[in-house]
Amino acid sequence: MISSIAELIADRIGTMPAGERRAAQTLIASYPMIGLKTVAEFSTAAGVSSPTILRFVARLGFQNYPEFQSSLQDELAAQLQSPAIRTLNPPSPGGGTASPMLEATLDNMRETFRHLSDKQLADIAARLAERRGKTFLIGGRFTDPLARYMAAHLAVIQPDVFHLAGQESMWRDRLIDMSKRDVLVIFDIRRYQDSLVRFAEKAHQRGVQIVLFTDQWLSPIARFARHVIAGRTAVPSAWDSSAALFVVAETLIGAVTRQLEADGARRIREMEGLR
Amino acid sequence: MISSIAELIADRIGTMPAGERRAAQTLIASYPMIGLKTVAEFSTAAGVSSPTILRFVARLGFQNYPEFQSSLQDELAAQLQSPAIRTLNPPSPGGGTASPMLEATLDNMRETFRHLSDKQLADIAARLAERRGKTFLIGGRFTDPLARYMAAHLAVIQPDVFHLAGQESMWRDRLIDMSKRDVLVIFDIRRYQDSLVRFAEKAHQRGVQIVLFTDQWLSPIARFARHVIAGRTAVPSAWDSSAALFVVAETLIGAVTRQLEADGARRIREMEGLR
DNA sequence: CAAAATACGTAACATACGATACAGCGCTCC
DNA sequence: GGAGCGCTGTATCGTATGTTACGTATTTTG
Repeated sequence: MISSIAELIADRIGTMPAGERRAAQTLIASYPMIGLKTVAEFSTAAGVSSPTILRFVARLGFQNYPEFQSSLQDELAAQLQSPAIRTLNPPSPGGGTASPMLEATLDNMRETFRHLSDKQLADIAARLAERRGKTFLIGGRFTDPLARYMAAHLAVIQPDVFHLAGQESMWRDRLIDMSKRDVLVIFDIRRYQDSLVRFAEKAHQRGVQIVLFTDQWLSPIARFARHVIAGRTAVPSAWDSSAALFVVAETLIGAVTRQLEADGARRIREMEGLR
Repeated sequence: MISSIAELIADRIGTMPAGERRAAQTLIASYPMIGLKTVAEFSTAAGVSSPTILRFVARLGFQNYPEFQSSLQDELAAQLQSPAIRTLNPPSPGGGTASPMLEATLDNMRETFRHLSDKQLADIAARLAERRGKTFLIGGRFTDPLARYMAAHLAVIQPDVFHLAGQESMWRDRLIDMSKRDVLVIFDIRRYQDSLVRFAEKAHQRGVQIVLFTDQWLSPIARFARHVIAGRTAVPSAWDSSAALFVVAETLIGAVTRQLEADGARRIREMEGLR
């Protein structure tokens, strides 16, 4: 079974003429970067002519050079998405069903935060901590609990936080209440729900600022969103994992809380008193 | 110090107009693969026009698109040559607001699973996968979303899954429906809610098996619970973190799903058909 | 509310890229 | 030693790609 292009080359390099073999060796030497460059660069690096490179990729079974490059890119993408599998891990001692799941989840979180700058989080937190306007939260079939979770916390530390629950018709009516001073936090991962997309679009038209929690493939709502948080969701399970998004949500909750405390919000102190 | 393009984007994304921000978010979401493709592909993926992509890379300081791609490739090449750096941890000890929170959360998860044997999880999963009897889920003020999340998934793969929502009086009435064949999943972390404790006690008296998700200090409900999952909740924040419990919940959902698939549950297959 | 500035997309353009035809060279095998 | 075959590079071509100019829409500012 041949799964990577590198293996394919190793398999056929024996049957190649001299020029193409040089191409093959050059590619293997700094795999796969040279293959992502232009034919001209590849050819000079290998010390052969452009047509030789093209004959080389043709011999590997590709119709043309772009197709070859796409394959390399797909391979790279697959590698990058599962860093754990390559590098760490003798499948940890437990060997049970839980471990791979946990490892994948931890990786998801690291990856999610790697692509998420402190500044971005701070911006969102600052916006959520702004007192003007209302905050609405809503989620999809499986992610609505995340919206609820966030709403439950935010509602404690500031007024005018609303979780949009129930039927679509219910929250559509709430659109009337929304203006450009308001923020709408949406959770939407695959399979993206049409009803949510429609709702987001209408809210966007009303000037509402949208904060979107989605997966790495980006819900169509990203088009209308002011802020997009793309979390990793892939785990060895029949379901996608929302754990990374959950952690981001918690982080945001913490940041907003801190912000409001820093602002000396009277509400926080009053609350302390009530306990 | 800005070393990667991803950081560069994070740094400037705040000052970008809407279209370019979409481009930025799209790139970050599947970093850096989209950037290696053509402008046309990039633009359609981001839902903007080609010129917007070019303006985007121009704003990042690149003279033209190929130069931008070269930078991405160089970055990739550097990464591939030292894969260890990726796994050995977040390049940002940057003392930002996110990092300590994330680190604490990851630690919580490791600790939680360290004290949680595979067997224990398997037992609970097996119990939840049993067809006889019903499954009820409920949570506290901040943890009820976790109950909802779990219920949303379990309800898909098996019948008779109920999330207990609304007022206390509401679910107290549901006690009548519960018998010793049933399972009650409760989420309860500090400050433990009296109403939940009372409810758990009554359910326990009716012979209902209780699965408790709580924190390391154990809710009083632990006295009545058949299974106790103690998650770590401490994070540098004003709030406790339910993230570890969330991950355990997801793990359980996955385990139950697998179990039912293994049992050849007709329901699963029928569901596939309905899609 | 008006006017200016900014941002975005459509469409035309130029270039650089991959593809191909062809000729020269070397190698092998009679 | 000569003829045939195969491999490689040069030169040319067509096209897909990045680029730019301009008009429209949208937002911001006075």
